[in-house]
Amino acid sequence: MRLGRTLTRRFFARDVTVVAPDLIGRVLVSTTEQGPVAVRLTEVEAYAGPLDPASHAYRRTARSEIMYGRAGHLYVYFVYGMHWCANLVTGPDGTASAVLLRAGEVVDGLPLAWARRPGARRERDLARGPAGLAAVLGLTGPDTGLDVCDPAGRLLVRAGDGHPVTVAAGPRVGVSTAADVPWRFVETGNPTVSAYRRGTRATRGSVGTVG
DNA sequence: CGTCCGATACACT
DNA sequence: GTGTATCGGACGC
Repeated sequence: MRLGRTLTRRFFARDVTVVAPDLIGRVLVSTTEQGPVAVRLTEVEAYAGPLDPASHAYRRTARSEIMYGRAGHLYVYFVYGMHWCANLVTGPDGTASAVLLRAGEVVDGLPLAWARRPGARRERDLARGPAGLAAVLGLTGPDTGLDVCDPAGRLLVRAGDGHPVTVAAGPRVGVSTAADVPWRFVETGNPTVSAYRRGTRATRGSVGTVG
């Protein structure tokens, strides 16, 4: 597929609720010594910094400090004792907001993607769910701080092929607070979108259409 | 398809 | 000490 231009810091510096749906259909390109892997995004979530109880930046700590920095930087965190999840810092400087990269379809580097996901059964599962997506791209904790706006960096975000994308919004997955806000954005009907799982204290919300 | 549940280690209180 | 922005397997429909 056509990858399009590399997205600039200006793209990421907009409000997180604008950036998040605009990331659907964009292509993440990871390049390591092992080779390239490219993933077209189909599912993301917005986390709105200190105003958002579900955000790691709700409190300013050592871990969340990266989110208080410039847009366009990577934040990778460790959860449940075994998984890594990747975020892109967005918004004007200091807003500490970020977009969690939840799912996508592998569009280049399939053999390497399979090697990084030995347990996967089907191709559509390779980057389905935030932990699988981070694994396919080879992203772990030490990658926190990567600047995706540096053309020489190991992770870039490209505009994609320009085909129109239908985006739906609904409640975020797995969060136990602020479960009512519709800040999960998915490509309608795409099979790589992960299953909805409500948080322990969350109640299910409705799904509407955006864009 | 859906629900239930354990694994596992770290950040934070 | 407590809770977690998850996953995959087991099971039932």
